[in-house]
Amino acid sequence: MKNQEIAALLYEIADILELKGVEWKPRAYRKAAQGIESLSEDIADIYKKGGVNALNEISGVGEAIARHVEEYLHSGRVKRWEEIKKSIPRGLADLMEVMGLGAKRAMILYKKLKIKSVADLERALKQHKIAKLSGFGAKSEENIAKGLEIFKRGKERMLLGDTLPLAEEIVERLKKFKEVHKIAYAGSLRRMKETIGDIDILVTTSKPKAVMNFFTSMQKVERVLAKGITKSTVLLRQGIQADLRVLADNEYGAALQYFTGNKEHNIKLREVAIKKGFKLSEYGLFKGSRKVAGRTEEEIYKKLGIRMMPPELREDTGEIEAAKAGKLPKLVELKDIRGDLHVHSNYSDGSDEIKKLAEAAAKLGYEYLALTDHSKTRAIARGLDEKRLQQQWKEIDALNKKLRGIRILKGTEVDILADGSLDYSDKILQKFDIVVASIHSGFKTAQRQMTERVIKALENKYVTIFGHPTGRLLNRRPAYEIDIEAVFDVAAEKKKVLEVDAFPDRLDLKYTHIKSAVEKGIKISIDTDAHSINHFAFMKYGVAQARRGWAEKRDVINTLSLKELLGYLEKGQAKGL
DNA sequence: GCCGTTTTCGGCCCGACTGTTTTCAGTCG
Repeated sequence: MKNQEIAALLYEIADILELKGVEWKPRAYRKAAQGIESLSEDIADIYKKGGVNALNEISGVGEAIARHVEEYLHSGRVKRWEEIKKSIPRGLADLMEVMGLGAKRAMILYKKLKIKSVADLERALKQHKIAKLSGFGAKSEENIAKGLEIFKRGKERMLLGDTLPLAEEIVERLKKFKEVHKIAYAGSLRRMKETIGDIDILVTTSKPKAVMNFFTSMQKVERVLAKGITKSTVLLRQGIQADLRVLADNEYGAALQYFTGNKEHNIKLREVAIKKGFKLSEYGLFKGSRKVAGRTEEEIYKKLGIRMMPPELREDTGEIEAAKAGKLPKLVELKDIRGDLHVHSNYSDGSDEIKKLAEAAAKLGYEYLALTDHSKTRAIARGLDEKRLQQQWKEIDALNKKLRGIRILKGTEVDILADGSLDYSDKILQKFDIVVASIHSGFKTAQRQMTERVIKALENKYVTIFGHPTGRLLNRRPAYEIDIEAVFDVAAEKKKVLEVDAFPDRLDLKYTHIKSAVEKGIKISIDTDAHSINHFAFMKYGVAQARRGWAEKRDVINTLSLKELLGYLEKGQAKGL
């Protein structure tokens, strides 16, 4: 899939144009990059189907960029972009990534000191050349040095699953202050994005100084980057920044709104405000100089004539238009989940016994739990051969007789082999209640072959769920090459369920894909892929991604009661027969 | 370069902070 590749190029062009002092175009290029980035369909397929006109339809992409993208898809290069890139030394764009340096000052460094890479910058800093430049000073030099240190440490974003518990702990500790009145985390964390750049916490308090002192002296703090009465920034030992902002009561809602929506959502909302004769900022909604809303998020959205939507939707993917039209989805919630359909026991690579897993699931209020241990080829994960399957089924039957309130379903996570066949024969597959089919090998297979492989697997009538459909591991491994829309079409036709794997380093499908699948009427199953009872807690991350993908309760099969689910499974499979 | 229930031309989100300046440009979120 070339989407990410093209988006990255557009961002790069935007940076270069900005360095050159070109006005407005950087913004246009970035908007186009965002539009392409958030596509769920392969841009090459879009072009194949609709040509340059279809490219033009992509949000932020106009005539010129559409033609450039066309050129890129044909030849792998764009003449105009290469000219732009050549106009400035490679590596100069990296400088803007260093905190404290933007386009203007990076250009001054280049012109005055011939700095054209991060390495050059480091050298100049050591020789204290920067402080001597006009417009700079000792303080600037120090800040750039700090920025460089953070840059070198790597700008990888942290997983939602690591960040959320951290933020919740900080919020809990601050809550213990009786002078803290309202408190919440905002930002991408509140939107439950799969990875998080930094933690934003908002408070209202009568004792800002004491709260700030507490915040900046927590044990987790490695370094204080800024400390003021309204805002402090710290670097946590985990390598992520956390901001604390102190707000007045009547601006808390406005700030929460402002710091929650992504940039595009906020810009669009401000445009709505302007059209209605208001001005919206993080301090409130204003008519002239009079504040008309700000205490709560609800009143701001209401005054703008827009239904308030859950934070997970605030990504400017159509939620503002839907809210205006009163057509917001009623999103699935964690409490709707009645069971988990992808769980490993110590029969394969899980660490807990079936009984322990079942009891833990019952404690969560689940009605069912599908044991889906690995199939025989996954030797490294102690995949089950036919003999050990018989043994496991016997144990499940016995437990089902004994346990109250929870039903253990016989399942498998069967490997999709290189040729698209499955790792068990149909004779065995038909005995399972649930068959999750997944790819665990041959990640480098070419797109066409991979797509055919998966489609062949989904055409097997005994397959219920396609597990972690893109195979990505966040921060570690990209998704494999696959024509996901073609797979969706087959899933829709064959009534196959797509998994939303809630394991924090997977979160696969990702939200844009979920949205596209749900629009096609495909059902999803939100599963934890648990390998121990502790992993059941990951369900909330999967639900969050489903919500980000506009999924409603009726789109998710594990919101069904046990009875409904069994009925659904029978019907679903009967259709394939 | 993009876009249009104000516009096919003329706009393009808003405010704070910082450091360097003598009134503000650059950067950030």
